[in-house]
Amino acid sequence: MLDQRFDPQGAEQRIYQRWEEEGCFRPSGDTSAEAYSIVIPPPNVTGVLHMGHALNNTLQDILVRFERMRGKNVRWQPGTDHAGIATQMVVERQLAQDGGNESRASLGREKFVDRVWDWKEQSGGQIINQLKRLGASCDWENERFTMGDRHDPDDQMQEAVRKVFVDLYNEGLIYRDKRLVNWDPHFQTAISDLEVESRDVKGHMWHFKYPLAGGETYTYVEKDEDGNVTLEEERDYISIATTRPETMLGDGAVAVHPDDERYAPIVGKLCEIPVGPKEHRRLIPIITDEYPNPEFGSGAVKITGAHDENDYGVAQRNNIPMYRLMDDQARMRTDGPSYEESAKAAQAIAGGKAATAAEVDALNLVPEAYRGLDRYEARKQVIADIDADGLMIEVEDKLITQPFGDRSGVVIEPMLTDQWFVNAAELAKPAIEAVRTGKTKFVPENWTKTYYNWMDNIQPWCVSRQLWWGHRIPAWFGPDGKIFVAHDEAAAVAMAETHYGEPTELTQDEDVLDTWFSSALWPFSTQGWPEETEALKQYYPTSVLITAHDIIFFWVARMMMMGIHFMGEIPFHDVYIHALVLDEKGQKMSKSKGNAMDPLELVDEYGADALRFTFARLAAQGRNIRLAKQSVEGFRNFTTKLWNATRFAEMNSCEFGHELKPGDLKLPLNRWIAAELAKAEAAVTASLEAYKFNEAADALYQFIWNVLCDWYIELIKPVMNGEDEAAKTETRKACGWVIDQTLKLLHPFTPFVTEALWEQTEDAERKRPGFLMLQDWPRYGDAWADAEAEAEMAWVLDTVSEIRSTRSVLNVPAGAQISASLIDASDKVKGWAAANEVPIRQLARLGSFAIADVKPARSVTIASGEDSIALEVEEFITPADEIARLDKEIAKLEKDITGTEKKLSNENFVAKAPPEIVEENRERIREWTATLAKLSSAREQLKDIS
RNA sequence: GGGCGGUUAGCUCAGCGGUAGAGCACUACGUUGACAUCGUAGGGGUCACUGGUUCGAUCCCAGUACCGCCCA
Repeated sequence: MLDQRFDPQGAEQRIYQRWEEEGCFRPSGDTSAEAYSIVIPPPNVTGVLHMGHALNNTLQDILVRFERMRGKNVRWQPGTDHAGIATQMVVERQLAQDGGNESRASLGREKFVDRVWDWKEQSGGQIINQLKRLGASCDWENERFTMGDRHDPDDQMQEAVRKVFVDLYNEGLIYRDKRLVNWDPHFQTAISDLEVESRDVKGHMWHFKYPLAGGETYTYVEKDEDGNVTLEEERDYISIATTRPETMLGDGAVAVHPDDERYAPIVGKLCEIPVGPKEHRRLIPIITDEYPNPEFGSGAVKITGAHDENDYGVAQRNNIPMYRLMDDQARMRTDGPSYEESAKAAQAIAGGKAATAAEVDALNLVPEAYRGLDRYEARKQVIADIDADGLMIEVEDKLITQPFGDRSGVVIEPMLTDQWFVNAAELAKPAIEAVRTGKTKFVPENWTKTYYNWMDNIQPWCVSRQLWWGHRIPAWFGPDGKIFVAHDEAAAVAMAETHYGEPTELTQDEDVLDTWFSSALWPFSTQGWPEETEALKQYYPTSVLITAHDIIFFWVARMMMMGIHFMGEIPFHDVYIHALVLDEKGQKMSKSKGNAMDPLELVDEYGADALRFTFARLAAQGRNIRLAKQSVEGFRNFTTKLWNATRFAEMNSCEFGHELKPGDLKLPLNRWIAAELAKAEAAVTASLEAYKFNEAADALYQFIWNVLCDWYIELIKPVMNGEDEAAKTETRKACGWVIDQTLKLLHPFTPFVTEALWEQTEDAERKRPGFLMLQDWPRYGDAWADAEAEAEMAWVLDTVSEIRSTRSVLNVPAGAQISASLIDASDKVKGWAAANEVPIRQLARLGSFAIADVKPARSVTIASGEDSIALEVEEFITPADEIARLDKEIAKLEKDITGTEKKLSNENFVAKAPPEIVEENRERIREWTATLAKLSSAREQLKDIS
């Protein structure tokens, strides 16, 4: 006998363990079956499960369980990524907390990396166990890690990364370059554009005078829109606005828009940077470029190519030198020649002397007074010094958009450094094409635009990181800086020997690769690439990638690029983009806001099934999910409902664990529920095939609660309590079978409670053929469709509902056993009434339900179409109340009839609307008219009585 | 500034060219041998606004307003 309710705490872990022990998560390996594969978007090895993961993995698990039951050869590939910065940060923090004197620096690279591996083995990958608590049916035996195995020198995951790097280098798609990158001064590494978050913060805009060289002057004229002069004065300076005065030291030019008439007289002349020792102030040219916006500030912009994204572009276009001012920690440089020497050299370059980028970079244009200062301290002093010179015009308070490192939270410094770049634009071409031609489809489709938008404007991808934890870049430098990219050191050495003509010592690049570089290979590296494995043949391309939209750039785009390039084939057929999980108020959940909900707490409180079903039910395409505890509670109640329905069936000796064929059922009641079940199955299957999780979940919810529990179970109670043994036998079979089938359909959504019920309803005579999760997905087609039974039961349900509603409206006490008669019914309806007399009496709480030719006097009429039902409730109501009720209904009917008649009298409607619609409206009028006649005559009768 | 999305019941949201739906909340009644984590019934909507297409628009198109998110 089943317990009163399902106990998730007690059952979930036990069931999960059994599945795992019995190898239920393994691919069937049946190569004659269609393959179905999903790679998990690898969570960070440092990660803990949050709502986004919970939703993401629930949806994957639903699909995977569904397809597994459909007989496909399913691999759900799990694993984690090594999360370069995050993991290094965790271990460094741990070192600091340990209280010893050890730090990353004191340990040195090798020992530190060992420590990270130790940490990974002991504490990493918690999220894997958390995924198991959700019920995730990943192929855990094939779990992968983007860094591979520390103990295996030939580790294949590492091999894959090396091969990709070397191949791309040899193809010219990876190159080393000095470019402006996002520099994180906290972690002292470059990071990619995607790891930078722009935020508006309060800041200032300083306006300074840049004096013209040699005290030259010009007439500065401002005009309004109509061309009237609003300001005219002689100036010996050009006004420059900046939010970052400390970067003035590295200015290479001042730029104005070519159409800006105000500055036309001084274009091509020189002006002076108003900071630094007076005797060595630098002169820089005033140039034109499309970038400056004449409407913004003074319209003139200082150009510091080495420390600003926009300036970098201007500097490149106009061949303006880019002077680097800061070190790895964003302090003003202390290296290189003196300011005096550097300024002279810079002046020579400004005057036309040729210089290489390296020579320019070597110069240190930070005056001695500012050297070694933090960038913000330097800013203060620069401002103070200019102000003291009387060259400051004004300071504005202003909201400025600043870049922050998403991990470090510090302001990112655009910095000119040597890094490795992937030619993403080139790799993007076939990746864009694959979506354009429909080889890979986004669901919902509108995300293709986001994808194109990103891909069409893609920038070189900076893949080197100045970290220790990660895939070391397989590049070695000769003494002259010559680069040798090779699979391993021996190969590099051999190349060097050929190149130099003698054995030459090389040093390996210190840097590691961006974590996403290895994640981009995930769909094929996890299946054994570069070896041509059986797994690759079976499971690549994968069927679908399930992810959130904020990850389109990180994962989707990069996996597409690498997959197509190295496999010659797209990595996934579909990309399903799911919602973000927001809090009740529609705000993003975050730790700092304190509105984050812990999915595992919800699992503890309501069970994994409840949380999973909530996600599925709310996962409508193209919309975010606002999650409230209350919804999870509601769906927990749903699982309880199912539990109790099964419990009822068990108590009534329903037979589980057998098959039924359409001809086996004779009773309309049972034929009807089978037909309803088949409809639900069709809806669930179609919805899941279309990634419409909410529709699938809704179909199941409606079927189980509103059809199976509310009606079917109520309707079989009289059968079970009755005398008809044949009917009982059939109904026991039918009910048990329908519940069995329902468990299968619901299993992908709520695997634990369904598996528990499957297991616990096992019959001694009919053993279950193994786990529910491994059963075949039912496909009924229209075999169970049964128009006759459905019409009969529709009439029964309708009749009961009408009687109940009328009782309630008339305030007939719930316990009163009243009498009712069916009037003016056709023979068919009379037959239905006779056959269903007992259930109708019980569900509608009637003392008697008879077929009569004449309406009993003093009864209340419920009319629908031809037949009507007379309720003998005289003792409970007053005729006036009933007349009022009838008037209301009559009025509504009259209104409906008039409206529809008007529609039908429109020739255009009759001529142009589809015939079935026209007929539908005519039929409606016929029915309403009949009903109206019944109600009117009932009203007349009542009037006579009262 | 560019792009995307949203506006439907008190709340959260489905839906859809052919009489407006769900869950929750609310109201009344109910402890009937599966379930009070429940049952029965009920109230509640100019489907943001303005035009257009159509026999017919909440739905399609255009515009407006407001609200989100992403990118500069």
